[in-house]
Amino acid sequence: MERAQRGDRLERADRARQAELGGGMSPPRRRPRIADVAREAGVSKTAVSFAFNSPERLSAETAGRIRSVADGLGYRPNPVARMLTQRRTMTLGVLTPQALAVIFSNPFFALFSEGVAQAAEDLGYELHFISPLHGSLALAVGRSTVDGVVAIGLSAEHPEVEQIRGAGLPMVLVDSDDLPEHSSVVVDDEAGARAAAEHLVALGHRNVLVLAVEEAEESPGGALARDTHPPTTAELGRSESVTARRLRGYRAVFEEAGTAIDDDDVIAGRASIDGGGAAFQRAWRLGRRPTAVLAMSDAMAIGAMTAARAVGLRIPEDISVVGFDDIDLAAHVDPPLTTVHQPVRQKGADAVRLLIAEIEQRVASRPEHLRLPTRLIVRSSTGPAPAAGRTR
Amino acid sequence: MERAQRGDRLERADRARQAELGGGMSPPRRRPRIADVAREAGVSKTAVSFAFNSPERLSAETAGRIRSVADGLGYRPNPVARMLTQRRTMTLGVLTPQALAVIFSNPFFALFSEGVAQAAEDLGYELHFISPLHGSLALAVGRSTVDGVVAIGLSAEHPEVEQIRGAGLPMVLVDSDDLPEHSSVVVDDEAGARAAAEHLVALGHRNVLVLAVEEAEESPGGALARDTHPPTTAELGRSESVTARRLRGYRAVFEEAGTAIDDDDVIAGRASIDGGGAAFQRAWRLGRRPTAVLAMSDAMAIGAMTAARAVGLRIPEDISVVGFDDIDLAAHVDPPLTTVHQPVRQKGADAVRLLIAEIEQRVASRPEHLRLPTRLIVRSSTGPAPAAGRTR
DNA sequence: TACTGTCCCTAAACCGGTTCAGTAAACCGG
DNA sequence: CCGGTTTACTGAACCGGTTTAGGGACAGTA
Repeated sequence: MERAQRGDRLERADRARQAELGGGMSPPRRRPRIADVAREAGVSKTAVSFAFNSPERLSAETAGRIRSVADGLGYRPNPVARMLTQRRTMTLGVLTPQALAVIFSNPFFALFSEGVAQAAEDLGYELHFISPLHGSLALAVGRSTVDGVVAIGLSAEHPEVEQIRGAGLPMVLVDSDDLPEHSSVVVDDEAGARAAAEHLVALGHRNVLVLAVEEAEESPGGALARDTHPPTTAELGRSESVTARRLRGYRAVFEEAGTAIDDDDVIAGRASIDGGGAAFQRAWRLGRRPTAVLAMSDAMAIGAMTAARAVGLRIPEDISVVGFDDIDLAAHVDPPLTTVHQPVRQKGADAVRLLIAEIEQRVASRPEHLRLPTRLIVRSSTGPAPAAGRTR
Repeated sequence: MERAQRGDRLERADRARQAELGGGMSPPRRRPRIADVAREAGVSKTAVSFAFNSPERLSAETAGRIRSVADGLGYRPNPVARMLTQRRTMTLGVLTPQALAVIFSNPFFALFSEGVAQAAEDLGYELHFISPLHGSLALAVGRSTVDGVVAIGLSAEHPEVEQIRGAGLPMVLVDSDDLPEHSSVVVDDEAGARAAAEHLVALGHRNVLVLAVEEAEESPGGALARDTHPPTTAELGRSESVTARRLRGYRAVFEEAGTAIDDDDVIAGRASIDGGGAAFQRAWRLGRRPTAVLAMSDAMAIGAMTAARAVGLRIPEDISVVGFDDIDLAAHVDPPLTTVHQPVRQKGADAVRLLIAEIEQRVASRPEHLRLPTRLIVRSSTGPAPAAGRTR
């Protein structure tokens, strides 16, 4: 009965398809379903399911026959249907508030993804990148089919955080530990920034330019006006962004050395080579003539080096440059970049491990908060401050 | 998990009973389903579905009420269930035969992904990266839930190609047009390689080292032994890989100039900075003393430059280096890299557009084959060949 | 003989949505 | 007052699997 009805439908569907194609073509074969295999093998759907998932529940002979019938038909269990019944997708989401195209142009993110991918692969999970769809991160989150989410660069203010929590989706935050009830992985940004600043102070620098990573706001209706202006001190006070933590580190050291870094000394740009170059140029045009640059990403530092050379400065004789992250490339530019190393790959891998632990254990687990170390790597892009008066 | 499900059921039963009795404890809230919303709003499941997907089929009043009940319950349609009925996932797969961790360390791939992500976002699709799971690409493909696949670096020999075709999954090939029945996007690798080689020949170079991209084989049982040895001429003859096409271009030019590039002049390595460095070192240790390096990727070229400097060579006075791809970084290394530009972002975007066209139009469409141009960008990493006899 | 336990397999319920086919009520022109 | 539309909504089938609960055959035991 059920069979008769189903057959009827199929026949109709096939006819429609053939009509579309003008008929007469080789059968545009419909993907076989479990019922087709069952019929062909003369067993129940259950048996077919067992043959794939728990063969020990069938006699070896039956299991083998079912599998060979399935192979013959080219049958593959539909993964979506499987997800539905198992209520697991074996997929992890990587959530970023920025467009994927922006993300992939950032070498830091590539490094992070490497760590994420390595751990996910090892543990048998697939990866799904979640970023704003039609400008809405919420929409993308709602549409995505993942067992959990690694959120990077997502601060507590983002409304999506609430949505994810509401959906009961396990989440691990990276570079933010604002939400104590979610596990998190951060690095000691402030200490790293201090180390970088102390290095410059020790070399005699007192006139420094900070290249901050601009924090893109994607909120659909929200004011986005901060395109170029740096985050003000007030803003940084209440937000615990990476930028804020690093800036605090820089500032503390220079204040101790008797020179304040004020808002004019901080300029924001995209975390890319071009973004760093543009930011440096902007500062230069505004008349800033620093003896050193503290960039919050290596990509920006590299862009700044190129831009500095373009206005005739030698590195490190005329101007010193310090980066942040220690991406692979940092050692290969000329001069090799002095930078703050952070274990980016490990950050990704640890986040995934934390996330999967949460997904796989049913009992509510205490969130863990990891803080990984940073350390200064001195290469050749930094040197003694040029003698005063010869700043140009 | 079995236990978990059973628990879930009991919980549901209990909750139903509690609801009947009118008493309710604060529950470990289960995610609400469409039936919960329907009951709460006093309508059918169908009506709830309409409220979300075709509100015009309901009175404004009813639609509004349903939505607000849904909001109150925190209801979100389960995307997996939706995929199942609609038989669409609105997700595109990016298929690579290499591990994701390897892929992300390749700047070329980042650039490609940028293009892919941009186009996918514009057209409302999500992105799912598919790479070998537990060493099996076939397993990963079988498990993935996508409407179509962009395959990069996948040659016709890969058995997965057959699997994908068998599954009836739309696919676009990038950097391979071996399979005429699938759309493809390639660049004119051979012409690009010729241009690079001609540039070197014109500068007087006759002793050149080629850094080839090693083509990782992932076939589970297959021989993998080619770790370091370059692809032999015979192998390259039958395969139409990128490496093969570029090598053919290099060879043709040098043969015309009277110097053959033989297998000893070709060394393979990973398409990363370190891979290029290692390959150069290997060649150097084997006694090769070329006046120029033709690298098949910019990352390898940059690694080779660093390695060359490490053995005391100046660039371009002692040795010239030409890359391939023209990644953003190429202009920023020192000296700026002479390289063959290819429109990598566009390649990704075009592939996605072709794929989505195929997915969205019901009628079988003719596959399209795009071939994008390449062009040589001369910067400062190449110069005249050093006078003979002073090759060291 | 009756009871118990295994082994192998199946019918039916279920996952959480969408969609088909239809129905009751309101509307509408003649 | 009547047949014909529209409007607003619903019950049941369906997407393609997995899992629960249990049935029949057969062997072993009391």
